[in-house]
Amino acid sequence: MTNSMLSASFYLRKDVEQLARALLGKHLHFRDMVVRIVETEAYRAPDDRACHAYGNKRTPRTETMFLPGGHAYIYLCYGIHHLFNIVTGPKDEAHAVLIRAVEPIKGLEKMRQKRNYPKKDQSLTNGPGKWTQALGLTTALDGQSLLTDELFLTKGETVSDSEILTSKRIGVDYAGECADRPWRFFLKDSDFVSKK
DNA sequence: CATTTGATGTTCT
DNA sequence: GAACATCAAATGC
Repeated sequence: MTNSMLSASFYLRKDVEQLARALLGKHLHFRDMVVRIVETEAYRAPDDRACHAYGNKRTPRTETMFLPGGHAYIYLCYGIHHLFNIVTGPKDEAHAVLIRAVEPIKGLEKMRQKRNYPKKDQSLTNGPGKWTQALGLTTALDGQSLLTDELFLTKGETVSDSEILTSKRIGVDYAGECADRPWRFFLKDSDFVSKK
C-alpha cells in the first residue's frame, strides 16, 4: 500500500537531519488538496541556536515543538506568514522540520484562488509563507496530529540521494556557527524550490 | 535588473 | 523598542 498514511514510527525517529531528507518527495494531504514536498530544513533543540526552542526554552509558542513526533508546528513569522513544521523525535525533544516549498499536485484551482491568481504556478508554493497560504494552513492548526483524516502524509515518490542538494539554512544568519550547518535539503530538479 | 520598504504577532531586551 | 525560519510592491539604476 504505497498510498497509506505515514505512521507515528516514521516521525518518532531521532535523527532530524535524516528525517528532513526523508521528507523530500513525500505527499502532504490537507482536506481535498495534495502537494509534494521539495524543500525542507532541520531545526533541533537544545543545541541549535536557530531553533525557536534553543536551550529547550518553553514559551506558549514553542510548547508545540515538545510534543511527540507527528504533530504540526505552525507559527506566525514576521507577523504575517504562517510557517509549517513537522515535529519529530520523542516527546520533550524539540526537533522539527520546516517545510519550505512544495509542488502542487491536486487542488490547483483552489490554491490559485487563495493566492490571488499569480502569473506563474511556481509562485503558488515556492516559499514557506506562500504554500501555507495556498493551502489555507494557519496557526489555528498548530499542534494538530498528522495522523488524522484532515492532515497527513503519504509516501509519494521515492527520491534517491543523487536528486538531493544541500545548503545552509535560509534567513538564520543571526545563529552564529549554527547558521553554517548544512541542514537545508531540496530536490535539484524541482522548479518549485524557493528563491534566495 | 537590483535594492528598499511596508506589513506586523510573538518574544526578548 | 528591536529582532525575527517572509513576501510583494515600490523605487532606483
